[in-house]
Amino acid sequence: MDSKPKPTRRRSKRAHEAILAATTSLLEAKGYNGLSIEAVAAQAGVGKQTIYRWWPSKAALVMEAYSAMVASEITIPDSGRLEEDLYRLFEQIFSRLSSSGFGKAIAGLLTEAQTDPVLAAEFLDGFVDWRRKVVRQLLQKGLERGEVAPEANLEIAVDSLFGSMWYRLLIGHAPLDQQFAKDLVRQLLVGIAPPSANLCFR
Amino acid sequence: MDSKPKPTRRRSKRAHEAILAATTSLLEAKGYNGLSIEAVAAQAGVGKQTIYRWWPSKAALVMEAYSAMVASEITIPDSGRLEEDLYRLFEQIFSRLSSSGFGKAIAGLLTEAQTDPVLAAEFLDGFVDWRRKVVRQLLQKGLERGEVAPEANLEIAVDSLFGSMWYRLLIGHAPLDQQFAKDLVRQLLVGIAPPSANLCFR
Amino acid sequence: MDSKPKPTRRRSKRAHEAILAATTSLLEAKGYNGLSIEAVAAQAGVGKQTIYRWWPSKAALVMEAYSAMVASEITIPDSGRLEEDLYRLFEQIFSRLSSSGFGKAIAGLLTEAQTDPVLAAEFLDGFVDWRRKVVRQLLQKGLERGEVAPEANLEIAVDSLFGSMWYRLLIGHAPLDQQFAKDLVRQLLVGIAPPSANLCFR
Amino acid sequence: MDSKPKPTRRRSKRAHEAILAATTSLLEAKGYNGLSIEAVAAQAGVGKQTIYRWWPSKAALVMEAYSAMVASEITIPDSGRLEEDLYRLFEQIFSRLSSSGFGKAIAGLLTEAQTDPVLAAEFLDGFVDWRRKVVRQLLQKGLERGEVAPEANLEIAVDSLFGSMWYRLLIGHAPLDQQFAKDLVRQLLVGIAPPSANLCFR
DNA sequence: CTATAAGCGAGACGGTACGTCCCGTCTTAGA
DNA sequence: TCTAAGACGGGACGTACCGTCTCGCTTATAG
Repeated sequence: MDSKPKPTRRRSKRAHEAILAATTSLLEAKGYNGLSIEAVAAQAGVGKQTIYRWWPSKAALVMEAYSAMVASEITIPDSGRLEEDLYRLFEQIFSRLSSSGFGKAIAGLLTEAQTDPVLAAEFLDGFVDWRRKVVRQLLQKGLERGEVAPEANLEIAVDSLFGSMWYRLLIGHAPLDQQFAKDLVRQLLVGIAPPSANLCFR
Repeated sequence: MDSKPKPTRRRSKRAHEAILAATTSLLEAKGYNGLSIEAVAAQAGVGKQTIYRWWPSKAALVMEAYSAMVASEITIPDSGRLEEDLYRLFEQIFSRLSSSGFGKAIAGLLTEAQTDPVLAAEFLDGFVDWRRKVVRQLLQKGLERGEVAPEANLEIAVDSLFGSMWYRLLIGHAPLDQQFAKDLVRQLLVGIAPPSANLCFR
Repeated sequence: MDSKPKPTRRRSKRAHEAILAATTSLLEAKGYNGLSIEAVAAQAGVGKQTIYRWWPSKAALVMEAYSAMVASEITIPDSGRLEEDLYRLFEQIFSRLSSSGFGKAIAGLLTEAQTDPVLAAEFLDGFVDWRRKVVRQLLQKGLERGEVAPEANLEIAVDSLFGSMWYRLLIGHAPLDQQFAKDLVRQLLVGIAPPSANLCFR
Repeated sequence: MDSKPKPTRRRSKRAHEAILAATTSLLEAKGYNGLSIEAVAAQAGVGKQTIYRWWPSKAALVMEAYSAMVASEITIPDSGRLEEDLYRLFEQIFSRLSSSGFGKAIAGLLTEAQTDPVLAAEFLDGFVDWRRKVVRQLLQKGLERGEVAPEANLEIAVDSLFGSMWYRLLIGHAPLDQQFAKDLVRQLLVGIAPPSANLCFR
């Protein structure tokens, strides 16, 4: 019992791709707020209606344009050592994020997510949750192996890693490079207090 | 050498305050993108030109409307113990940030800062740098007291603290409460690895 | 050789008519300077862009709103007698001009035509030339019939007739009625000097 | 017994003249509608209030700026021959009118007079009535001398002369030169019908 | 092997807000 | 007290886009 009434003509692949391409290109040129559906349609050589038919909002359009890039081709490392795994993972993530335009897209989506709960949910889903889950699992494995202290707060550990990442991405005061990935992970593990002090606290 | 042309009629305090008040009120109601100069002028009972005369952009207006709130009345703690100091500091900062509207304002400014370098600089100046400096100094004092390991990367420590904060503020997946302040600081100091592991690494 | 780009959605008759109607109505109420595109759009229930799309200026809008009224339904008389013909013609013209709003429209257009050569040309074309030509032809026929002296300056005759008309229309010191039409034409033909004097001059 | 209570400071002659000068200069550059009080004040190096203090409206300002030019130095001819007198008079008037800027000023005033009865009255008073009276008196003298037929309509004669003048001034289709003055007056006197026809009519 | 209905490009439509210009009123400091 | 300066609340300008709505044309199945 297929509910499709009569699928005579289907979505045009050409238009679909042209729209996404125009979106990324314009977003990089004008920024999120400077991006207009009108301009996307013009640049893609497409009627506005064709965009409105398939995407409910500018945010949805931008999300789709960048989600491919985000999800693509991250291999989850499994070396058996937590520090190594985390480092390898963030090394990959950082290199993808540094590609131009991404920060503008993310920040724009974040803005609208502040007032649009639906978008917020989709944003969480597409850009946040999946990666948090991956990291949480790596930490869990580390815990099982005894590389993580039982009293450690894993949620906060996840926040520290991704928080630092977003912070540098959005503020731009320092680069998201390999060195940062290495030091960030290391410091998360060992803390900044000297060993002696550590012993005292515990 | 003073280039002031002549001090004739001066800026109206009444208008100035009404504009900032309308800005915060509307921003909380409609969000950053939904905030229009036109509406601010109308709600403040002011001509649009009066806004454009004193603020170059919506972003500048929002920055001023919130900067007061941000800078105001944070006492820099000095208990002699690093963990205590950091906790007290972030406890204060978190409580201010949780006030409604702030997240929307920040996210909006962040969006525009992605394409406007002038705004980016002002944003850094008004919302980021001062607080980073305060934390860096606390850490420095801790280092001198022997509460911080000499090989610790203080910049990354600062990033971890503020990064986690912004992350929760913008994504909203978990609250910015006292408990978080306490746990975040504690974990920064001791890391998540168990003591034995720590010793091994060093 | 046709340069039409493509006949997609066409101009809306409803909007077109509503705009012209609002224009005349507002012009009569507020005068030419008091007429704003904004108000026309509002009264016509139309977006401003719809006006700007089809008319380049307020003047063009007013011209179109009144040109219909001007050109419409003037029958060119041909009684075989010059005085009769001129009288019949101006009787018709006067009755149309007396309709309210017309003077305001004309004077406003005249103002802008003083600085806008394009408008000046269109104004000449739409409001002046056609009628001058009609009168010139009547005079020409009169000349052929011997009702006009060969040495008469026909251009000045045309100026006298229309000049007097505009003068009364704009200054408003005396009415544009049938009696004026009759006396104006008569005096143009015979002059104001007594017959004896006339003979002397010639 | 001077009734002035305390003549501490009086109207500044410097400002007054600078304002009128700026008015003419700007009116010629931008036209009547393009003339703004703001620009006049700026160009005259004068506060806006100084203009509003002494003139109730833009129209009043323009009237004063041009009235001097209009009234000035017209000698009323009295040669004893009507045709000569009228020709001499209009020759003078035409030469003054041809000066640049005057047409713009007049047309602008005419526009506003269509909706502002007070201005209309002042306009009549300043630009129309005085000259009509002069012409009417010349015609009256001609009548007494027998140069004008008793049945002639003098009002219409005045309308024809001034009407033709305004018409050419505003429409600009033909020049206001000496030849026109001569031919216009001549044709007013003798009409355009041939002598034989004239005799028939009377 | 069509027919036919969806998708398509184009772009006009009723709107909202932009950032600017100027209005006429007001406040201020100085001459 | 008048002046130059210019800030004030306000109205309109002409432009950019919004999201919706017709237009004809194109095209890929379902009959």
